[in-house]
Amino acid sequence: MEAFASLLRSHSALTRALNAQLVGDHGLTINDYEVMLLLARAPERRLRRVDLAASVLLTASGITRLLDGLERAGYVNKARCETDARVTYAVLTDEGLEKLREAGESHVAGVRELFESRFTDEELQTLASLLARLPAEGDGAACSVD
Amino acid sequence: MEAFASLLRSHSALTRALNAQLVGDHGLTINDYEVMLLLARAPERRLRRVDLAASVLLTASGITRLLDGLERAGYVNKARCETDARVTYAVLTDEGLEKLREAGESHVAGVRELFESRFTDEELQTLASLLARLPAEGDGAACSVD
DNA sequence: CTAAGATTGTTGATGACTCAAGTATACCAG
DNA sequence: CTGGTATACTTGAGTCATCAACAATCTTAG
Repeated sequence: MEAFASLLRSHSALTRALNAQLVGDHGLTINDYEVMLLLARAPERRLRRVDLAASVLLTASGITRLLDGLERAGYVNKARCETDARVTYAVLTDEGLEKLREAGESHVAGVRELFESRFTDEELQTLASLLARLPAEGDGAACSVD
Repeated sequence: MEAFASLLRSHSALTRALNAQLVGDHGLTINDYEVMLLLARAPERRLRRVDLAASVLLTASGITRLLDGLERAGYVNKARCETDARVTYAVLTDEGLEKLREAGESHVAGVRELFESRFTDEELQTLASLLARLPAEGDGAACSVD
């Protein structure tokens, strides 16, 4: 129970700080950042909204709105899928990739400072492996994109 | 970096599930619950809004709004402080205490199921002590109520 | 081909928080 | 007592996410 409370508190404090930094310096939320990161790593820099939603742990409509913002900013574009007219891809633009690199630097620095620097490598591994055991999201919808 | 990502994901999944359960079954958010719990444990079942805010990691205005809701539901009351007219106490009502007990059961069960059951006691301790090292909230404003 | 059902995505209403600004009170120096 | 500053709290406006309802498309079965 203590551990759970710690998780709650530490997460809040951490994301609050990092989010504030990201928003302040680059106008991106943590989720914006994560989405752009996923897109950058995806083949052809594009993903379906559904897959994005599952990865970032947002609902479908959350993703729609998030991508609305990124589109307006010019960081992503829509693209139709040729084989399935229901799906709309989100594609990271060059501008978006640029932005991601820019924001990435300070974000990573922030994570290091607020998070990683407080632990040894070994502890980080322990933490990662323990946390990995937690539920990924209700069901096992983890057959993602690779 | 992996560890950090794990923290993000696991927290989201976890609080989402628990919050949904709490809201669904009892109409309370996790923060509502935490606030009521703090009040229940406080001397005379009352606390200043400021202290509440610090404990739950919300802003002052967040607390105002949260308490608005709890007041409307009849779970807390306001009380003036006799020695300092600026402060308004939040006091847990009997009804609130009752509600807390009720909600507590299923919430604790949920935490056990989704969180604690996945670890050994030792791991929980490890986790708690590691997480405790993370920033508590920007500064060390931890001189609370006791 | 048509009807039923599942999947993808969007939209409207709502809720929970934040920040910035404002009010009221307290405390401290002169 | 007066003025300045800090503290406690509230309010207005905006953001980010949710859910529920909906439209469009795909799939499967008769």
